[in-house]
Amino acid sequence: MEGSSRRPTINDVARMAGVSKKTVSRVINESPFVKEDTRKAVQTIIRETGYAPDPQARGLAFRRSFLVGLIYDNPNPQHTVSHQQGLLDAMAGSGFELVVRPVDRTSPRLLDEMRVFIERQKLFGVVLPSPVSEDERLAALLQELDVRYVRIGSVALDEPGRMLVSHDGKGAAEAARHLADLGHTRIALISGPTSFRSSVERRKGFEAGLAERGLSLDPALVKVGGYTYESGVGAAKELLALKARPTAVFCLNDEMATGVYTAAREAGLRIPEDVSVVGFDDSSIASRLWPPMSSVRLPLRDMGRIAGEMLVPNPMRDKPKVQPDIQPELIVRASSAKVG
Amino acid sequence: MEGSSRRPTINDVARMAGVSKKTVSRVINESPFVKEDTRKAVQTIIRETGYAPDPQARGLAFRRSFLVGLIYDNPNPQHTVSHQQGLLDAMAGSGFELVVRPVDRTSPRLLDEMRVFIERQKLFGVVLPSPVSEDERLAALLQELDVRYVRIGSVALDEPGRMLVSHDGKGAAEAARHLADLGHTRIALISGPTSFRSSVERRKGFEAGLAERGLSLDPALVKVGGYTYESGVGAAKELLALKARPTAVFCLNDEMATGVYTAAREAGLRIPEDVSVVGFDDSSIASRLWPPMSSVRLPLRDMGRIAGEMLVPNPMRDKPKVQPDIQPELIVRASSAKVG
DNA sequence: GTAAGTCATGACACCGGTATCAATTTATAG
DNA sequence: CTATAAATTGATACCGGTGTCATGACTTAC
Repeated sequence: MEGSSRRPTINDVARMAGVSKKTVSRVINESPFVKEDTRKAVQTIIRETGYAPDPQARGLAFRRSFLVGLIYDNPNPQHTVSHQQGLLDAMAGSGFELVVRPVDRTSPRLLDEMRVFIERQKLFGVVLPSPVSEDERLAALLQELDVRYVRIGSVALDEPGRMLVSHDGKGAAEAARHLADLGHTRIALISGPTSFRSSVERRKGFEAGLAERGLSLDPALVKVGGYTYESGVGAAKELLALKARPTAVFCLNDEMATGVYTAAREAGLRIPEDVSVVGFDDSSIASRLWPPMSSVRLPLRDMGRIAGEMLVPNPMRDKPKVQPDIQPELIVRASSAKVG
Repeated sequence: MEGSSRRPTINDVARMAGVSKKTVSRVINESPFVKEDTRKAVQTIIRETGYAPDPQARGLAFRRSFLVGLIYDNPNPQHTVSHQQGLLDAMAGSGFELVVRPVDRTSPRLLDEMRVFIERQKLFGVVLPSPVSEDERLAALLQELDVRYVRIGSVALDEPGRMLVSHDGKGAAEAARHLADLGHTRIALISGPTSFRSSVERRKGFEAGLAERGLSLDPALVKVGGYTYESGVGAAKELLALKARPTAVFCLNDEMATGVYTAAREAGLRIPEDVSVVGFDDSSIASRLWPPMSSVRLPLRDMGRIAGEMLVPNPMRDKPKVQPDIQPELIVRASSAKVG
């Protein structure tokens, strides 16, 4: 509602404050070499005019932008949206903006596209959720381009400041112990694609958890799914048709676990009386299914937030630099019960 | 892998092509005032060097950016993610990037924040899904700032080029006719908050559909929910406890409809034998519930894509300008059956 | 063959910031 | 009180593009 129809520039501020634009620039960038009086005078003008520096001009001079990229290729949009929310939580008020960029991680042109994207946009930083976070060529490219990044994944593939580890294996182990403690011994596993590191880690953790209880995975009770509902239905159908039917099924994500519900219903089996089911992700569907499904919860939004905090400096926040460890947690609901 | 460790600039291209940078600029911007030979020579150099203009520098000179903003405040992340995907589909290869920006539409500072966001980033355009699309003050601000925008909503609030209408009412009417044709007469409605235009439109459409079949909505069978699962459970509990229990429940979104499943199970009622359920959105959970739920599908991703096509010029595509009409579609599954 | 008009191009300023380095002011030491 | 060092400040170039306008080359008209 000011008279001027155009936002003030650094020149306007400089003129009004009676200093050079460079001094205004120093104030903006919190240079220590500005006299206190001058600083205050300039800040007053900035406040009065509502001046805010132009990120393009600033970026041009700084040779970087104030954009953070979220590069993802996740079959599960729920993951993306949760990570994204957390990231935005951390970035709110920081002056940085989030640019989202879905990719096809199997594309042969992936690296070229990423190079162009990052170089042209001069990204300040990049967040890579799994499974893109598992691509070492991409990480190497980011290092070559000297871009900050945070990889979010189930296992430490990089130095701590650049890697946020979700310890999926621990959650899977917890699920294994849970089922074992309920008395199950014939426990099936519906795995994800082995090309996903998360799938490998979860399986390893699950087997470790079983081993703790003196159990081991029967290869006949292991099916590889595609992390999709349909693949879950298919795998479960096979498992539930076995003569020596498993009394419990652990699925490496909730989508496939939901498929087990469907297959069980179609086979006339009750959950959990005839077969216990435990999923992974604790996506919103888990608690809405009937019976509500036990699932390993990953704090996806928190992970996004922490990744954001690792990446961007945010004056609105001054958390200690200690990374709270990301720990999965088994949420026990009604889909897992004592065997029998 | 080139010798130079720095991306070529327009100056490099100009020097190598033996022309001025202004001429290179003309080639980039497809000016007609460049001799064919010159254009080819420059384009060859551009191709050989892999030159691409710096969006920041370009934006600074153009006084705008190549960023499109997605401004949303949706209680349902599923909606956001679908719209976002569609938008990104349309923008792929266009040279524009998508900046996502969640907001609190009830915040008193919303307009100020949006003004700063849009002015500072000099956004090329903005997409507003509902319910932010329903805020007329925001639309007025965008017009004042002379920013292109597309509002996505259930009813035409703006001129066609700026508004993408999803005709939610038609979908709700289809659901009404569907239930009426199955013989239901005691049909309950679980509405969303009346502050959501979508909720009002869906209800209006539903009543219109009932009227077509000579039915009307019994006020005793109308509950207002909050578009959440929990509110759906609560509303359904009340409805299913009525002496004159409804034989069918239409919910204005799937979240609440899922709540009806839970309430029905807890009340010992079978779907669809004792009560039919129809939802709205056809979110992924609809087909995974048991029995699979009938629901009105909104082509959210398509809507995002069309919004993107309306907003950004994309050389990779040259669709006719005719907007395919967005029509909701009732997906009939197993949760709705003949009364009795 | 020359005047006038069109086409193609480039020189230079500018978009709104920051970096460099010299100039000026202030503080400290002798 | 003066010499020297340290703290402030600003002039100017530059980041990588585009806008404006003048200039030179080439046509077309007479």
